[in-house]
Amino acid sequence: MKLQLQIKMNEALFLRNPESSELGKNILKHGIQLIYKGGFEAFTFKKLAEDIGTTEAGIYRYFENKHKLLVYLTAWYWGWLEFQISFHTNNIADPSVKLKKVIKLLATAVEDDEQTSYINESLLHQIIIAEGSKAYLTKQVGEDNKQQFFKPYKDLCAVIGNIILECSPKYKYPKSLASTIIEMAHFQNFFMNNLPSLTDFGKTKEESEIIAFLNDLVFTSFKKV
Amino acid sequence: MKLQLQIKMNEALFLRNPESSELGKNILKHGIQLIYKGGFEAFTFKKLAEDIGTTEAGIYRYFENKHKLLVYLTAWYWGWLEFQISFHTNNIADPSVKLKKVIKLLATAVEDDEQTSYINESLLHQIIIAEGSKAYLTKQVGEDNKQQFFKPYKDLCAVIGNIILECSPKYKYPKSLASTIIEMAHFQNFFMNNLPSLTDFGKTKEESEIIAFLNDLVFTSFKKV
DNA sequence: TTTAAAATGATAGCAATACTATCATAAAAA
DNA sequence: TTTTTATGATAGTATTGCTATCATTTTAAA
Repeated sequence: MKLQLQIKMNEALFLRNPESSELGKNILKHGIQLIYKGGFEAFTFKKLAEDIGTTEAGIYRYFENKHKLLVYLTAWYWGWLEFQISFHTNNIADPSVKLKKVIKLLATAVEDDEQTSYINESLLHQIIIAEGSKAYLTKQVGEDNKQQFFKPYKDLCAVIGNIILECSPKYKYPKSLASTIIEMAHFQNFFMNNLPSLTDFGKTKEESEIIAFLNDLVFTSFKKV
Repeated sequence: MKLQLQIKMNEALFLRNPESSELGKNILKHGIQLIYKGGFEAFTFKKLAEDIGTTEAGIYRYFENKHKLLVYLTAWYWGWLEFQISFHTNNIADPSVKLKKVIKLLATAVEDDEQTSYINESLLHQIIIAEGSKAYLTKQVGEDNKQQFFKPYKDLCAVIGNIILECSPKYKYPKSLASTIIEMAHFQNFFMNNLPSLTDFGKTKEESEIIAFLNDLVFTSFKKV
């Protein structure tokens, strides 16, 4: 038996559901590859169309513009990650163990899990690190938020915030600490590889060090002052 | 006596020094206003030229492209902030008091200090919050880094890292904690105002709460585990 | 003060980007 | 088997992101 993981996506993110056709899946697949290779700024629907072997107009039938595609990919990623977390922390009773698992999942380069052939989770993870914040660091963030585009991110943040509260019921900043962990899992990784002097991991460039840093940051926060 | 604060800028950031002429200063001044109003994506040299009353070609004589202008502005900001920090923490002996002051300076909306008429520090601070990461979240980050474009950021991070070490000589992640404070001072602010459920400050939207969160995060980290 | 150098303004132009529209054809569903 | 729906092919347009040229003004050196 092979079960297919389907993440329910916000319909306002696309014009035609990319998961409903071969062309759509190709847009996601090659879109991820192209953004990964050349970065989001250099990415255009024209190049994507050439890559797939279709036309620019063809892509525009699925996504209004490249910003929507990026938001789609980030939303998919956060949804997928929340599933990974709920899957891997299932049956763990101790909230501290759970939180450590979460930090590990956030900071670890994922391997492409083959569940969804058209999404390479490993490349997508790299895209989220380098381009993820651009999904919300825009003037339209308010509009986009009204349309619930960031719900998967917020949901994930809420889940982690709740685990934090389980660990330390009196801790005052569970949501801010959650968003800090999420962002720093990615930023420290980007810094480590690109601006190493902003981190303490420039020598080894080991993800395990980021995990150790975040664990230290989080678990000392639970001590009474 | 009115002393003029001059921040020494990396010469590779511009083609002609914008601080050396009226037009150059106007590029900085109106550039800040335009990016602040419309966001970096919508910002073009054409619009900037119209705003100033010059031509597109005129702007290109100063900056190669809008990315360089953004990097210039962020570099200026980090340089300015490092000066603010060294000024306001001067003569403070207690490193904890110093670090608290730093956190406050990082997280507080600055008022335009009139030192530099062509740079509105208050608007610039808002730009750094919303657009700052875009200066380095690019494919050219390696190239830009080689040219030392991010030196002011790294220097600031080193300064804060050293204060952290003064507070807690055995703390293992001074640089990562420093970059975490810097980034989070800005991100929590952006989240608070735009995606409030990612923070615990959505109700009040008070900077003082971000400061309290960061203080808690940092000073609990210094406890022995 | 004259003269040379440097900075600006005005205009043109060009390749790429970010779309929209139209129509024919192919594939899928009724 | 018709009818809807999706795709491919082609065209076109406004804006963006530049570069080039030349006349004019401002500044600085001789």
